[in-house]
Amino acid sequence: MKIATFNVNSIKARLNNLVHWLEEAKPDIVCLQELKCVDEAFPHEAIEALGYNVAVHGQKTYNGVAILSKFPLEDITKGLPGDDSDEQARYVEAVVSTKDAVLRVASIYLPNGNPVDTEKYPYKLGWMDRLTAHTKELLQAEEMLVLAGDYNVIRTADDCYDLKAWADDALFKIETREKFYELVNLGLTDSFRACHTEPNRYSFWDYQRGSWQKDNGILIDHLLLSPQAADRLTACDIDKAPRGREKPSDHTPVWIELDV
DNA sequence: ATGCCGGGCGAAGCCCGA
Repeated sequence: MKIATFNVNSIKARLNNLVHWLEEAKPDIVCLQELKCVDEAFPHEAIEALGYNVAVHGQKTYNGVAILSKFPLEDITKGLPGDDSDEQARYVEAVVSTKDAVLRVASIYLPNGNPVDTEKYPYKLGWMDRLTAHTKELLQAEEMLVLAGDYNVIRTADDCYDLKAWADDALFKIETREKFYELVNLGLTDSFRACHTEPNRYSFWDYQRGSWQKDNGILIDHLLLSPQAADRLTACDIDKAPRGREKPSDHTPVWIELDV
């Protein structure tokens, strides 16, 4: 089973690019972020025509996440538990059932947090605390769990082209990375690092400054696995093709293969 | 090099992303 995460930076602007990639990569499950549309505006017809069931948690203009699945989706949770006043659509979770397996999947759009001297940074850190608390609950079920998305976290210096450019950024600040390690240290497996040791593999390149052409990227899209899912992990990689095409997102998909 | 793209909103510039 192939599971991917892709921050599309507007599902409306990215529909052709996304459909092209779905047809060629044929993922079974896809976690999307930054839809930038309300539920009613999601292009259900185009996606369902490719054989996907859809769970959407949208929002006007900003954020918005979805899960696409070739298998049925059940028990859909919209929004990250832990703060009823949080209106940002950054989390959707669902149970995927195949004929001989059940796994829980979440699509995550973790807050960016910049500028760090505004309320945006504590919101990010608080959101990460809520994600850790919720994950702790989910892990008690001892089931296959995949937490996939745009974490807006550069885990180590290996994951960025120029540390100087990011040292004090909300994506790399030590407080951010500590929260990320706290989450992973619940017992999750970081898929990409479980399969690769080489540095300078990226999932995001800024639209500006010729970042794509110069390969000035960062790796911030991650798939974290419960032990039960990690036991089935056979591959993880980054698919750079969509980033090089017409009207690309600034992110490109990262995918895993699970022996399920 | 904290705004050089690109998207949304809405009809022009401004907010936002990472």
